[in-house]
Amino acid sequence: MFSIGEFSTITGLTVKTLRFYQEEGVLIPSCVDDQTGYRYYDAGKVEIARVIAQLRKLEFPLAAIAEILRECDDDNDLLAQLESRRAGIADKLRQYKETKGTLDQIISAIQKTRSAMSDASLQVTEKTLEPMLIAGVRMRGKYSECGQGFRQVGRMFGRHICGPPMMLIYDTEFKENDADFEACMPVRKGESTGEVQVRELPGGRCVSVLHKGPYDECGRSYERLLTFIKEKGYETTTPCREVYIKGPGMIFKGNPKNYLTEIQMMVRE
Amino acid sequence: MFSIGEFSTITGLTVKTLRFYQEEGVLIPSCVDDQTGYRYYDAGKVEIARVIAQLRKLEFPLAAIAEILRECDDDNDLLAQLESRRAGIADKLRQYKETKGTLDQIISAIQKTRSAMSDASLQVTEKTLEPMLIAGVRMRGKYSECGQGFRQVGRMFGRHICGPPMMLIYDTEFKENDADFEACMPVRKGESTGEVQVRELPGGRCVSVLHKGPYDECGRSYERLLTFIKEKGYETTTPCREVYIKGPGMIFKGNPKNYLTEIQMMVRE
DNA sequence: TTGCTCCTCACGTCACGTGAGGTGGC
DNA sequence: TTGCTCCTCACGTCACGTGAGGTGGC
Repeated sequence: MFSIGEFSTITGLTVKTLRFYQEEGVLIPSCVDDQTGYRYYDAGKVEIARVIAQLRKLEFPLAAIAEILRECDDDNDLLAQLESRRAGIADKLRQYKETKGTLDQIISAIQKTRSAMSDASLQVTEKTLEPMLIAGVRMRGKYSECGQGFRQVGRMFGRHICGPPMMLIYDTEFKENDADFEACMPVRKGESTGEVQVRELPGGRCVSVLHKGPYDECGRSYERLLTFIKEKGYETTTPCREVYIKGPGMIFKGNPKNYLTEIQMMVRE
Repeated sequence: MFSIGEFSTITGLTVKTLRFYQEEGVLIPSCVDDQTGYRYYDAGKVEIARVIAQLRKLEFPLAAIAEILRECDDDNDLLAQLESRRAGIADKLRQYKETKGTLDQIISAIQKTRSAMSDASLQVTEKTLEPMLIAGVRMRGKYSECGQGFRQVGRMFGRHICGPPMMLIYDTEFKENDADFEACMPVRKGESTGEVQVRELPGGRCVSVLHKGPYDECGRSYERLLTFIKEKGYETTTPCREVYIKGPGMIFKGNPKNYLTEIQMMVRE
């Protein structure tokens, strides 16, 4: 016969746990001294404790364990319960994989934003863009409705997105209601499905400027950009591109004063 | 301003949850009627509720959320917390993968046992065994110590085990203390490491019998087997094999009366 | 009056852990 | 006496859910 402390050492279960198991009726001491209340366990209980510990590792609830101990004495009797347990675990696995995926995306988005912010110059610059694969939805309406397009692309290509969202603007003037634009995101790969088209966005020479602040103040940056283009005598082609380097985050909207948008106009060489 | 019921419909949080969030200080109603105690939420609270729901999905504890809401207003501020959350989730993922692995093994062991039991004939039979890859430990001592060998192999080759454990007996007589035997399991693949050797166990012609019952009654089955072999005039070779088709399970020991062991003796052709 | 929405308060969930205060035998 | 092991009892954890009993306005 072992005292509760000795039995705890043998089984690796804490004394508190052993007392609790008695209360729950899963592991009853072999005898209890009615003078002192001391619990004593005999050698046979070690095996039962092992079974309980095993089942707890598999996350069986204590009530289920109590029932199993009453009714089963062979692994074979447990098949159904084990299978339902497995299904439960598989469910949790799926769930955690999903949340980890979301976390990965949020984190990498933040990191990309950070590095982009750190080397941001607000000067008008000329550069050459590489062609890139994009997934996009062509839309008509208000520019502010672009977010719906981003959500649509996000839902379909979640894992394959590899850069910040962009709006391609096909009008050559500002339109309030019937604007013609495309909500798109760079992707690593993917197939067109329904409204979302996957295609290569051509590269080329462009003039760009970083706009810092809320979207409705973009006009100022367009002015600087167009002034520069006129001075140089360049000829532009549509679509014009707005790259949302830092906009509302996935969790917080953030302060629009800190939004960062790159406006790119393609020019003929 | 929305009543708690309306706000619940908008945000997808239950009324009970909203009241609880107030108590915890994470989402305070915009005003509370001091006559009726009715809570009212304005449109700005919708955004906060969204943030809370998002963070809860990522399994942030409420206390952490309360702090985040007090101190952050940009995803960027959250990077460190998100990363530690990701580490936590990754941990749980690992854990669940492991338990799922264990469950898979237990379940497939039970299923194999079942099918083996269902077509078990207790007659002495002759058959041809295919060669198989095994991982085993050669041991000296009592046959009953074989279990330690199985555990050793199990720890090292867990995932690659593809059949029931076997004992190879190199003695030609029963030895109580200084027996020479090998605890081994069929594996799909693997490399020898330390005491555990991986090698091919040759196939060939054999005479076998199924023994039902506790191990210490194997003598009876050996008797039948050897009688048969003598009658036929066969010549046997070592090692003799005991295949533990059904023995103690991974959870319950089960009743030894139902143990099923196949005894195989290889014969020269 | 009935039905509806809202309220508070107390308790339950799950598997223990914490901590206070006390006992019995060496 | 001190130190050790054991005991009981009450409360805490975490994010809510359940349910009883009641209110106020249409």
